[in-house]
Amino acid sequence: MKRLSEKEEAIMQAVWKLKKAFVKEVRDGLPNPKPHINTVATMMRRLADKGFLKYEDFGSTYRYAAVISKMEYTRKFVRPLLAGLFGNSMKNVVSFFAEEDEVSLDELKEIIKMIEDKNK
Amino acid sequence: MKRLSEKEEAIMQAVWKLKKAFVKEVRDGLPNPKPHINTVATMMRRLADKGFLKYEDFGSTYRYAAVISKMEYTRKFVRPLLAGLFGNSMKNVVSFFAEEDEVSLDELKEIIKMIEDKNK
DNA sequence: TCACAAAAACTACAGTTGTAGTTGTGTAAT
DNA sequence: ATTACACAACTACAACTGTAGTTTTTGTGA
Repeated sequence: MKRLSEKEEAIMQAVWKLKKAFVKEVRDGLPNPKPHINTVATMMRRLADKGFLKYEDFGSTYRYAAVISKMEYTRKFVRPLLAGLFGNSMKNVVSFFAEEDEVSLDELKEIIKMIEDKNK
Repeated sequence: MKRLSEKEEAIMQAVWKLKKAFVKEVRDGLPNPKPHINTVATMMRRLADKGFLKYEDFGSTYRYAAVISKMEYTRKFVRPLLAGLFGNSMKNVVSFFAEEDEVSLDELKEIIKMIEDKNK
């Protein structure tokens, strides 16, 4: 299992959102310009071969679902990516996005409060 | 310009660290098992073709440097990746890593202080 | 200046990714 | 039953990625 490409990731995004999904539904959930339906089918089959998706028989067709959750994927593949980029420090990651104004101070404070509450 | 693959990213990491680097130096900076020197050379040439690296003549050889900084790369490619994964909210990203204990409360507080100081 | 080493340049190739046409098959509608 | 549709299955293929061998160039030391 390795990192997903951009297109693969887009497909996984759609599956994660739908929880259980047919190829057509996944394609509908993709951003424009949407690829050919067979393209989506092929990529989903390959994602299944690679262990990212599983499927169940559903009458004459398959219904797919993710094997790995979005959070697991993030832990396994996105976290190391960030770690590599930010010298293995998640603190640096957060600082970066905070300094870039992607997260406001108020939001950071909310997060702190949220975690403190949870730890009570 | 599109997202880097894992191996490409490893090479860019090495270049970012070295600022200016010869192929051999980049290879030395790569984690084990190190690829063949020609492999590194090929990938660096391709990265140059794709606009990620530039090079200057340096006697009989080339010295490479990144065209795009690590921060720019992060902004352009990693941010959208995270946004996609976390419903376009960087706050969710930070919460996630905070809840996963990748960033401590103290560190979050440090970050807040750091930004407040900067804004003075 | 000649041999040698180092590096670039060129070449090759298998595996992966993104794309979609073609063929086969079950299902529903007439 | 026959046809039409939807979808899976199969097939093909170009571009890209990862890998490294071979050939050529060039600077350097004997």
